[in-house]
Amino acid sequence: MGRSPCCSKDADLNRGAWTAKEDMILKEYVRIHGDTSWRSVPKNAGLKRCGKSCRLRWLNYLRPDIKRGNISSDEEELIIRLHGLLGNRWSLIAGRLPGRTDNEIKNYWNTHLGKKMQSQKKTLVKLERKEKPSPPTDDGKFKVTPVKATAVRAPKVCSKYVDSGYSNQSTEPVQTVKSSRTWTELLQEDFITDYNSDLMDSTMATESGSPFPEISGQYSPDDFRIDELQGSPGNFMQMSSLYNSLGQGENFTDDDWVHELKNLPMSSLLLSESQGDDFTQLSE
DNA sequence: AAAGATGTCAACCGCGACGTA
DNA sequence: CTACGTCGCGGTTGACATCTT
Repeated sequence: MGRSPCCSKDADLNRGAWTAKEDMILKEYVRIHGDTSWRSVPKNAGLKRCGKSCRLRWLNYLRPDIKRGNISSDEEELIIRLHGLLGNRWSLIAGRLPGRTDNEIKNYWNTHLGKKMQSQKKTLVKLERKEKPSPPTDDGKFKVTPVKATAVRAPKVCSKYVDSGYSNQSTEPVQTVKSSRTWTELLQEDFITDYNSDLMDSTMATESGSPFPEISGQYSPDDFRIDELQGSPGNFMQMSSLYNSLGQGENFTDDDWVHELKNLPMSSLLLSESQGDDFTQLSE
């Protein structure tokens, strides 16, 4: 079964690097006809390439709004933050970096940031191992104390958390409920998107009594703003809600989104991306 | 100077999602 | 509902550049 490949391998098609002439033809064709119906582009433009190849060449290289040159430090930081939140969703990440392509960001991550993040995470874990966590206080907040996060094993019975009251019907906060459920219960809720599930995976994948051990351990007092976006246990849901709102073009602008991301302490993102695999132990 | 190792990044590949007949 | 065509995504490849020995 399955469909035939878009580009037959034995067809008389050019492969490999594009020539300047091919670039020019494609650019001119798209300028006149627009960048739709890629399947018909090679035929109509007289290019010996498959439609897919044309599309890729246009999106990654020929588009007029492509930003050339090195990734700036600001862009790098944003990539790290977005990757911590979204994982390998390169197109989503690229969507927040004007002029950058998913391919470019993916390459940049694989060649520059991947290793860099690994070494920084190792350093963080080493630091964590020296200290113990403190339990949550009565009001559900967590003290800012160093935490032991030696393991990336998730407990089967998860600690309670305090949720900030978002429904699955709306991206608007309903109220600040202060109800408590277990993490396991929480994960069964419809409104948990895979994005914040990812975050919860990593959150849960630590051996500690706190539902947010990495928060209590990694934030400096200045970073840790209880009951604000990055301080409360509900913050990741709030972040996801923010993300969803953006996807629907409601409530939040891109600037809002970037602003919120920039306020997240880097340490939480460094930890949040590495521990998901062990989360499989949680499902029964 | 040369050969092998490593890094970079454009391009390819396969698959899933989605639209349509 | 099914089959098929197209698009878009993320993982991978491979050619070329640069570095190391």
